[in-house]
Amino acid sequence: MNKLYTTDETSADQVYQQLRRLLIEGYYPPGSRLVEERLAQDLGVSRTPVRQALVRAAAEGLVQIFPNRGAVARSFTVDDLIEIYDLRALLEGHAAFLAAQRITAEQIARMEAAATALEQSLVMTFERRQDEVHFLVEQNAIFHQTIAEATGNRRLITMLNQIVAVPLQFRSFYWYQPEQRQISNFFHRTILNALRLGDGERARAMMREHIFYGRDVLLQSRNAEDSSASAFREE
Amino acid sequence: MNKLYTTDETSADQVYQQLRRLLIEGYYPPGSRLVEERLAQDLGVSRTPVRQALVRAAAEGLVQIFPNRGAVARSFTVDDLIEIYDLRALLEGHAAFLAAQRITAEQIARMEAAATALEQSLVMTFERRQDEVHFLVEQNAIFHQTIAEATGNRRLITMLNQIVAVPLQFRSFYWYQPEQRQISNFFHRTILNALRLGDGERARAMMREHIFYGRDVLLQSRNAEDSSASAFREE
DNA sequence: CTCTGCTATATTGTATACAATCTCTGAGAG
DNA sequence: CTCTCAGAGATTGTATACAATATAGCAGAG
Repeated sequence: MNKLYTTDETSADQVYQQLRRLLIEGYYPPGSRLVEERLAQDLGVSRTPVRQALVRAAAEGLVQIFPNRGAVARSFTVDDLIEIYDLRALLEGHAAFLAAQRITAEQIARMEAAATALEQSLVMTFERRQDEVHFLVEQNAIFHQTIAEATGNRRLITMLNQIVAVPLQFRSFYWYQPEQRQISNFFHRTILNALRLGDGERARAMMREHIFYGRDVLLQSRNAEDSSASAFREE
Repeated sequence: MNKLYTTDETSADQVYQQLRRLLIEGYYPPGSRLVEERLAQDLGVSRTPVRQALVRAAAEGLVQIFPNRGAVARSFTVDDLIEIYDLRALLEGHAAFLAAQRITAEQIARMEAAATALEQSLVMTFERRQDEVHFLVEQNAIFHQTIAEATGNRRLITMLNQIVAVPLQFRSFYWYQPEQRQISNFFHRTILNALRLGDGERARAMMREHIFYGRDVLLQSRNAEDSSASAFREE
């Protein structure tokens, strides 16, 4: 219907993008039921494209579909998160290794811009805290996605997109802590250096540390909160 | 692998399983158009479940969907195969590493049975060549899937299932060559040893070699055939 | 009061109708 | 002879109708 953003896709595609965003941003919290009719009304389409989007999201692991019983926004246990970060370290480490051999000047520049933005944001002020988090998440995504892109391995890119699709809720607090952010920024610079020098092994090692660091911050904060109830319900 | 996990109650699921099999077995060769109406008639259902199966297969990379222009059985270029084997080495190597710490006696026994079956098949005779290939592919799958299962990382299992989904056509000739099969069998035994000893690094290294060896056999045979036409059409 | 089983309701799964889009063919202009 | 473009046919995309299934609530037996 809306032809303004004419990268024009089918409406099933748009629904999928929307759904993905809503899930990742926590609008439909983990564990909540995703009733097709309701989604359809929310998004202004019929159930048909909604179903397709759900099937796709299920293939990606964002939702679970139980036959005859509907779809549920996937919830992430601590074990899930450990699994995911383990695979991220493996895949992104490998991506960094490959990228070191092939990355272009343009791609390095893009990553540098993102790294700089993340650094400067430490001394910027945002209207709302939410805006800040959004900005940080976006710049961070650019940094990581560019590495994936630089590998030239399309399957790797797809896989990374899948594995990274974890609701913000599980990682947003990370971006609230200046100390951790400084360390992340340092990792970014180190990785960039290694890529610029074409040192794949170093890029891999630093990327792995970067990701494990993020994982540990995440898990520690969960321990700190401790309240078993909140976001980590199993099922 | 059957009635215990019967999630395939819905017909869309069955269609998906069927479609996947047909694609992998080469019944719909790479590059061929997958017209929904035709698939629906072939499988005795309406277009609705067919569409869902196609969406799912596309998410998995087995088919490509072009908006308003339909689905096509994905074709694999030489570069695709190199990408795939690269990722397989990474993921299966990692799986072997993880499995070394957790694998159970039952799982080892299952792998051993598969390895033995593959060895004995060298001196067996089959009615039809096709039966033999099917048998070999199946036993080989058991060997590799058991390792994935032993990691306990469900996402890793999913990813391996996806990456391994390459039409038989691209790997079947591998199983026709006794020499290569002997070497593969040797790798299997070496991997089993490493797993039994809990030596993750060795398991990883051997698994990687095993997979790279398979890749090289594949690529060499493509070169030997040489005829650029046959199966490797780009698009 | 609890448990079992039945019915009403909500929701999913599938088929079909129709709209949107693409592709192919051929006629006519140049 | 080549190119453009119109229109018919083929196919995809979406909405809706209906069937199958699950869930919740209530009635009645014990």
